Amino acid sequence: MTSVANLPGNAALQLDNQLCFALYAANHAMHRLYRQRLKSLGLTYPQYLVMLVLWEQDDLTVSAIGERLFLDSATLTPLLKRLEQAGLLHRQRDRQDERQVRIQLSPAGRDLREQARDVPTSVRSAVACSPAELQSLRAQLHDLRRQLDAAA
Amino acid sequence: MTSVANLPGNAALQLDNQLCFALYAANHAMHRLYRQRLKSLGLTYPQYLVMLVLWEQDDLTVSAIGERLFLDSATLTPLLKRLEQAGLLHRQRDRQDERQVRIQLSPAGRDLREQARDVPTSVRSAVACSPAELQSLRAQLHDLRRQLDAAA
DNA sequence: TGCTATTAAATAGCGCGCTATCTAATATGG
DNA sequence: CCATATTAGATAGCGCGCTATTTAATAGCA
Repeated sequence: MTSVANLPGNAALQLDNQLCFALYAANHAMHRLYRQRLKSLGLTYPQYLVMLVLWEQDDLTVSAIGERLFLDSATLTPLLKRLEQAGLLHRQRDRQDERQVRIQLSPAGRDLREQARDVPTSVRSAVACSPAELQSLRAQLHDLRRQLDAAA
Repeated sequence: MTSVANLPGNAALQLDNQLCFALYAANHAMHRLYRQRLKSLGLTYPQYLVMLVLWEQDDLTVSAIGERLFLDSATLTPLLKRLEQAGLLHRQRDRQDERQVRIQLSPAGRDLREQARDVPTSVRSAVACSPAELQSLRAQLHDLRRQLDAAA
């Protein structure tokens, strides 16, 4: 009964006790499921998130999209170029302030919204949770994110 | 009051209604905070997760680590090579079954555990939640992951 | 035994997300 | 007006996670 290691302080580093790992694993599982469902739309998961932003509000700058998704231009610029390449949007410098690039959906980009509509529904149906539970979880994750961001 | 678009089905694609985005954003915020806290240990976040696995049980095969973390060899092989390069572990073919590679912590790898002990504590202190709330959230995420994996 | 199937790990190539740095445009202050 | 600072976006390089493929070893079976 001596104080051999492997007992005290162990729990703190146990993988299955870690919120961070539960979050990591759940996020990756979600990412994988969305990847499947999005394949037919020709979108990756982060590209889909950008499209969600633009379907809500078009004609945003790169940094406005970044603020919404917590991403910066180093991530978004190449991603947006690929979406432009795919014909889903246009990128053009703002006339008033040439530092900014405005992102505008193309007709094809707008039309894709119809096909995307089924995606979250399909994912939700894979999860046997009540809407109330899902909303509660979403709210908890939102709070968690805010606290983590505040600490960073 | 015609059935113009932009009303029905809109909520389904609203970014802030999406569990997937709450998960995505919370995970990235967690990742960012861990990145900070792990910098002094010379570990990335996924490398830290691998070390957690090995601190719990040493001398695992690549695929055993993968099962624990839901990752495959394409991800793990280069990551493990970097950890080997950093002097934290050894990789060697199993004598009995040469297809397998066994991963063993080096003394430095074992020692790093002491420094790592503070990391989750430090992160937890950034989150003003009761232990019970955290445990509940962790359990919900665990269930969510299981359901998403089952659907894939 | 020898042929095939299966398995474990490694590799190539791509997209994402980061840090650090650079370029170009606008803002500011003398 | 000009020099400097700030801002928006782009670029380079790295690590992770994926799919698809390859290599090598073992298992299974005629």
